[in-house]
Amino acid sequence: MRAAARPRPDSPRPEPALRTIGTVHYFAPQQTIFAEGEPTAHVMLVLHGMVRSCNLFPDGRRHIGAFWGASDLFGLERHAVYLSSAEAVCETAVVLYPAPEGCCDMTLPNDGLPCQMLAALTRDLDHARGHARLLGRLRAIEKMAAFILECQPRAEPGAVIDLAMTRQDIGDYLGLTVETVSRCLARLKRDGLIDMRSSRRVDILDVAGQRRVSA
Amino acid sequence: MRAAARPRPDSPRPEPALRTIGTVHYFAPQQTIFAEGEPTAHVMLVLHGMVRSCNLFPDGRRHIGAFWGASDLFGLERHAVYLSSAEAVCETAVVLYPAPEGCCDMTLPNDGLPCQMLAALTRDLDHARGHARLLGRLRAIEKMAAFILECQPRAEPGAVIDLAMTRQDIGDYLGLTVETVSRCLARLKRDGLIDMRSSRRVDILDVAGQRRVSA
DNA sequence: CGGGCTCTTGAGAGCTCTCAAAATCGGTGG
DNA sequence: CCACCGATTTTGAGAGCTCTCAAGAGCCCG
Repeated sequence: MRAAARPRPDSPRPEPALRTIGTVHYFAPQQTIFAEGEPTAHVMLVLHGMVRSCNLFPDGRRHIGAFWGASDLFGLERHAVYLSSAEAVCETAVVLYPAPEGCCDMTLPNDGLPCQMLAALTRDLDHARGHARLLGRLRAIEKMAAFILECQPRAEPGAVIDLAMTRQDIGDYLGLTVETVSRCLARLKRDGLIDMRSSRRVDILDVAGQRRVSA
Repeated sequence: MRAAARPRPDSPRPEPALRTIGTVHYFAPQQTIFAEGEPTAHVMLVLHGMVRSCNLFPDGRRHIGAFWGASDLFGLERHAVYLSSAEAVCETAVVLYPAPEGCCDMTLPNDGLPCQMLAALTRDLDHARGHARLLGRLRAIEKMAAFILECQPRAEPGAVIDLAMTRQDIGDYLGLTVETVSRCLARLKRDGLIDMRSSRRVDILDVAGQRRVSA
């Protein structure tokens, strides 16, 4: 496993209302926050760092469904158990809230589901649909370009991305192997769309080109 | 385009409460119910037939995000416009309800979102996540087996599936080409997991084998 | 300086796609 | 009822993209 990353400076706080009832927990790189099949107990908010949502196949294949960063709410599974594991990608701080009444039980009336959680739910839905579209119909180089744009929503020439995840993580998110991820990044660099000062630091040079490539 | 399929016998009715405020609409095969980018106006329930949710790429590639069948609620986009098109796969009847207050506007308080719609939202989320996992990490033959199982949740030896969709639809849903879909079905048949009386009629012979193949 | 990861790069294999053509099916019109 | 027509499905052959396997380079840390 990868060595521990350096702790990061504090990120924006969650709104006071939630903050007062939650407890902050810290996780080391690769540490499991909750595991697939575990009973749902908490809803969580990322303070800083990064969390990956993943599933493991019996034969070792891994699928990463999403990366959650600062201010993302996650763990809102409306089932009795989590359907995916959540793991810290790097040094990560998370606020845990007890799961609200009726939030995880589909059989109860749910008129009281907090607005913020409903927003998280719909955001997750949009993301999952977009992810499926990417996985189903883009080729490797297009997936890679789309991933970079997803990492930096306000993409503009000169924008710099600090990747917290490994090539393996990226591959398991994009449905590719480590080698293909590496080759695609090399190609984007060769074509002048990005630059890489180090393997974890991506400079966006040509946003229009990225969008063109990402289909 | 494919010629019109025969109308099907009636399906189970939606619960009375919803039925009284909706209006029933009929759609011919391939007919568009709503298009990507159109303002959201209705939430819909399938009475009978089948609806596909899809996105078209500029270069002609198509992605199908889901198939909705009898008693499925759809069109609940929490945006001002639909993000995918909905099209009838075969002769289809749908009940249209006016979109409830606050249902499509993320900026309003949403404590009143009807329970049934919240259930549809979480069902869609689970489905989209599962779909992404399938698209990202399964090979063609595994996707095909998983699709067949998905078509027939109560799969058991002897179960018969009537496919309303074409090979092209299946391919665009599984991230495969028509030819690969056809070849995979042929292989499942050759291996004794399914039988096919006609191209649209699949008999499940070996459920355990299917599950094994679908990973 | 050495050990263990991660990342990159190369070569070849394999799976899926592309292109093409034949077979099948369903509907239409004679 | 049969022939025809278009669409769908199947099947084959070859190309191409991504994966697998392997080795080397880079980096961090002890």
